[in-house]
Amino acid sequence: MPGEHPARGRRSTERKGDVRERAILDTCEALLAQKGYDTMTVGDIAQGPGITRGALYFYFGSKQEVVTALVARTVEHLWERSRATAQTDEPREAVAAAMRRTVELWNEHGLVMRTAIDLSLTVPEIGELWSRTADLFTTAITAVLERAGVQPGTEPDQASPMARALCWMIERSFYHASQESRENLQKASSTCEHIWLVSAGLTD
Amino acid sequence: MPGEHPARGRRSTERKGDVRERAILDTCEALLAQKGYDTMTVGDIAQGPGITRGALYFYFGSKQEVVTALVARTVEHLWERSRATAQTDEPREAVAAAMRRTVELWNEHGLVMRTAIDLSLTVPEIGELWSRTADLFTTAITAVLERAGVQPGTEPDQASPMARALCWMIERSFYHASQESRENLQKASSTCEHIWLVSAGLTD
DNA sequence: TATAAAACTCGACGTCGTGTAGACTTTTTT
DNA sequence: AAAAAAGTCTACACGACGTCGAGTTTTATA
Repeated sequence: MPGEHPARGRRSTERKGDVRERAILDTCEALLAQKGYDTMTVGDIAQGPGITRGALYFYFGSKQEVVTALVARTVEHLWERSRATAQTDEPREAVAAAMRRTVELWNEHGLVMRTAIDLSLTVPEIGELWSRTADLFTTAITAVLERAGVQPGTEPDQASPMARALCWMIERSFYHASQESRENLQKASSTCEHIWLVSAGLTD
Repeated sequence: MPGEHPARGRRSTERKGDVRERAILDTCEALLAQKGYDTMTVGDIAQGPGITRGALYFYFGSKQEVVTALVARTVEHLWERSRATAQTDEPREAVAAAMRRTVELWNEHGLVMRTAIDLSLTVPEIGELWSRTADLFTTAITAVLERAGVQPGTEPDQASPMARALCWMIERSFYHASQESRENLQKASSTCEHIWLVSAGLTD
């Protein structure tokens, strides 16, 4: 995988390969939408940037590596966005804000997120990436629950495990809804938000 | 797929093929545990009953058909078990009973259920099977919620959508926990039960 | 019980997708 | 200007899938 650090300190002109690599990833994303992971062939991926299979193997060692890089690229974006989110003190508002952000994320990157989830089992690298992402969400939810008065701890009715379950609920609900329509995603979001609030004891 | 109706009315002695077919499915299940779906080859599956690949194709048209049949066999078992469950009137007890039953199901058939979920996207037949199963669970949860006083309806904070979200929460929590250990499955169950109760307004 | 039909099995074949090898061309560095 | 690195290609070998047609065994039937 060449180009590990694309532009460390605005160094050196952009290699031809850098733009190719990006083009490969873009094509991969497009194909994922059209044909799905297993139907899609590395020949297809190579056709995007207009190179041959052989040339593609210069950039990535395998089909799995290509999609792993794509997931990594997307997930990095998610993390960045998570860090850049302002923290609010009012739990009710924090929940609403988190759900808004999550809807945006799924609207933008639903496809890649779904394939990440699908391949988590078979491609360990992707599993690791996604598991880390889920942990991020879970700790965020935990924090909100605790600030809302839920007992901290690891017993089944305390914050950590509840947050984990809520995280899975959101993941799965959004996974399905984002396959259908933006409206359904919005509805699923409202439902999840409601359950989250109730679980936090924030029902009025 | 021969043997559509294994023994309609206790008719005719058992064909040699019937036992083979079962042996194939059993082998498939075992291999699924050892190597996983995509690593496993149809040659491997054929080795179980001690036949060749060619012979296997007499029974099933493809690798996908084999695993689809396996999922069908398992899912049928689930449905049967669901029908045979006594209905209780007390919501709190109904929830507890449902969770107990679900834990048993996942302890017994976790492997096949997980692969069913994994292949839902790529194998439409399996997707259909699992979607029907999820619907069964969802309507059951809906019924309990309504009996507990949750507003019936399809608005985000009413019974149907909430049940769907809870169903996904349970599916995903159990999917992960059943990969780890029986203890974790039990813990996940307790957490899900708690959230379900709170969502139903059954917190004391 | 003889024989026709069906159920079942096999090995060989064609196809497709993957990943590798080595020679060749272009770009960058010195 | 020449060496080194970066990028590209065609051809090949391998493995897995699914098909075919010819055989063998089992079951039904007369």
